Amino acid sequence: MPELPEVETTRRGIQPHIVGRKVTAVTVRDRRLRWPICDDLEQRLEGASVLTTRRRAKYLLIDFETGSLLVHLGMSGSLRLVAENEQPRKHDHVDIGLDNGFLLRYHDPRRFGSMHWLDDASHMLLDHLGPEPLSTEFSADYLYRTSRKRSAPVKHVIMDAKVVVGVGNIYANEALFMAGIRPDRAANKVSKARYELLVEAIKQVLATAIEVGGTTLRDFVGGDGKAGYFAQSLQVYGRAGELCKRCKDQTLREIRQSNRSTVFCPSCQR
DNA sequence: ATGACAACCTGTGGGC
DNA sequence: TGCCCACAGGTTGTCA
Repeated sequence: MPELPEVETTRRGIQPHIVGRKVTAVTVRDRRLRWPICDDLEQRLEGASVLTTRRRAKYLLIDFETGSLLVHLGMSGSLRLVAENEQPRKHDHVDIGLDNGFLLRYHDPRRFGSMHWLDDASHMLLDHLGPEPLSTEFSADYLYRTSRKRSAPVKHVIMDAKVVVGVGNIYANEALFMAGIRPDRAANKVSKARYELLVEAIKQVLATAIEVGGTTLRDFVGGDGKAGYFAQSLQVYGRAGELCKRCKDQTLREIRQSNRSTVFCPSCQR
């Protein structure tokens, strides 16, 4: 479910309700996430006060004076605030109780997500990540240079976290459509001028999705429980076989790249 | 270094 | 209604 805009939406949703709050009690019902939750997470968290929240790639960081909680939502995770008397449901694996009567509740059916305690805000998972897509560091110049030796499809390269973080399958499809580039074109055969368009498209599609609260697919809700509205704006993702919204002539085609669904317009994207 | 692919899980929707 | 299969928003690790 969650791509970068969903993670950022979650962060913005919970931030105002947890900063300055002290953790009262922590309940871990299932430690078996992508990596097992450390045995002393409860002990680390209880009594600690939240300083702030941050996001790096699709990781959410909750900083305490004593360390940081690193959370990844994986494919099906969500983190939301609920009243402390709300009964846990299936797949509600972790509850972090706060001194304002709310629980920060982690829910993740597929358990592809993760939760780590970091003593010093650094972790191997955060090493070797590429630049943030919305930073100035992520420029056409950078992407052009980086792609010179990559013969892999351009979609694959922009989804590579070592190149740039946070571009998941949905937004990769959307950005390539916006930039008019065929997803299966070799990255090193895309011109500098077209990378200018692509970088702008990636920034725009992510920024817009964040503004409207992420893309709601199935039951995604942000930290405040509100649904996102970006699904209404999708141009190609999930529209295979339907008419291209730009040329209104061609039918959108679907192919599979690295076992992920790719949708594009054979006429508008070259 | 790059790339192809399996793996980790559960839920859902389509076809029969 | 039920069964079986394919597929789903991500990332890591292994192997060629």
